[in-house]
Amino acid sequence: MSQGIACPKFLIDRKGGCSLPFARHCFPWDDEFMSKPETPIQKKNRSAIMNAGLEVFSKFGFRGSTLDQIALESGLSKPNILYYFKSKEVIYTTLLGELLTDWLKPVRDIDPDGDPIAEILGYAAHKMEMSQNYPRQSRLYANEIIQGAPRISNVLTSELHEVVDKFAQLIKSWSKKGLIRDVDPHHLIFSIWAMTQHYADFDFQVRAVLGHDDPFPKGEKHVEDML
Amino acid sequence: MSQGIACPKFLIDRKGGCSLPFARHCFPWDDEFMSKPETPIQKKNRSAIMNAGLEVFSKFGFRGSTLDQIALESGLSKPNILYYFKSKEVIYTTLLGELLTDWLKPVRDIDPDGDPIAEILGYAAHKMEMSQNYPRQSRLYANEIIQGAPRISNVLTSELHEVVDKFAQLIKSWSKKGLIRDVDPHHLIFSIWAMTQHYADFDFQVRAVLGHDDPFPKGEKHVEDML
DNA sequence: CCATGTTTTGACCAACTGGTAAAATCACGC
DNA sequence: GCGTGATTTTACCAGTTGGTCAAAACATGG
Repeated sequence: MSQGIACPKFLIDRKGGCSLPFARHCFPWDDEFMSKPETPIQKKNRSAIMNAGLEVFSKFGFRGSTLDQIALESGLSKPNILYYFKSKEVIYTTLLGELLTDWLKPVRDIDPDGDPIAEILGYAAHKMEMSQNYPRQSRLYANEIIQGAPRISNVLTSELHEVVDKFAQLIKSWSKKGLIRDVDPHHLIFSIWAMTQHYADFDFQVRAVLGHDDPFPKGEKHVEDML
Repeated sequence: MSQGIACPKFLIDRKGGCSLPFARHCFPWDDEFMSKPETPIQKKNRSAIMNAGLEVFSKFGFRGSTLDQIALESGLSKPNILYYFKSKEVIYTTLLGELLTDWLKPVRDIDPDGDPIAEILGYAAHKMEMSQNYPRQSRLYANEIIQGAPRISNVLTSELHEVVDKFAQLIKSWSKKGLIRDVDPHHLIFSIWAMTQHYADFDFQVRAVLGHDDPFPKGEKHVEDML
């Protein structure tokens, strides 16, 4: 009877296809089991929605954004958007998921056997680059954290915590070996995050204060100073 | 005829009091000309609303916050709130105004004839203290800036710009005299802002990563390193 | 060109939004 | 304790919100 409201794997029907009301809520190939490839039109529209969602959510946060705004921004109608994404929240969390993956990777990629200063500066530079090239992602994330990270707190306390702890221990071992100055590792990491994200998140303030249009500095200098 | 919709000074009536529908939108003693003192009950309720507004707006931003939330938080009814403040926006801008005043003051108070390092470190420490003691204000401001500062862009480009420029020139003059290292003044200021605010705005992330409850570091160290 | 599945639309809904009006209640000086 | 102004509540409104539904339009392989 109430088939098709949620989207658990076992709901995929026996004929191998899916009923329309089901498809409207959640594409079967969203599920890892099936791998029906996206049609070009799906690819185009999904990415348009992602882009519009990023634009809107990064400006107003989850609660301040509306599907109408996303619809306007993407050029699709509201029901059409909900044909591709089950709900406003799914759009949002999908964006956050992509973003977190991108951000965790460079921390994981730090080489324990590399040159400490090069590794740390490389990470800082990479982060600064991301902030510069993808400021909307940075703002989206900032919005979520400021609002108490209600949708990703589990990722923060598990994956992020773990990855950062590993990085911090690595830094500590480096300073014990005398390869870098004896700094508080977590403080160093927060310092990198704070500086790089500041120029993206507070872009408007930076521009207002500087009065010109090229706010991003060669920002690794202060990290260099700390090492 | 349409007396009492807005609240210009000349609308205050001749009898020295004010009609109720007028009072509902804007207290006459909100106006600088009259100085009818607040009753205790007004004081209490206005401050309750300010506090609740701060709590809610700092979490969800202007668009994401609702009067119902503020009502719940303050323990007053929604119409009662609108009896003290003309609109949701007035609550918000009042909060922002107070905040900006508090933030500009310590920059203005920097003594050009004082010891450079003491002055800069003192400012940084003061800022860190404010972030620590008033994190909600910090988040409120962060939210506003991230969303493009639609309500305070004029303050940013005028007063803030001016005050910061003066500070920056002072820093430059200090490094020219050899009293501090030759750093980019604006970058130094942004660095102070970024670091201090990070611990307030990203409090949730900091706690998640550290896994304990006392996130604020002795944070002036890295500023020291730059000088 | 037809059939089948895919995509898009227009009409709609219940819940919530900021805000209003007027009546009811309260507090306080006389 | 009474009257006047200050405060609070109850009932309400029009616009917006996220989301649904069924029908229409479209695409595409046969």
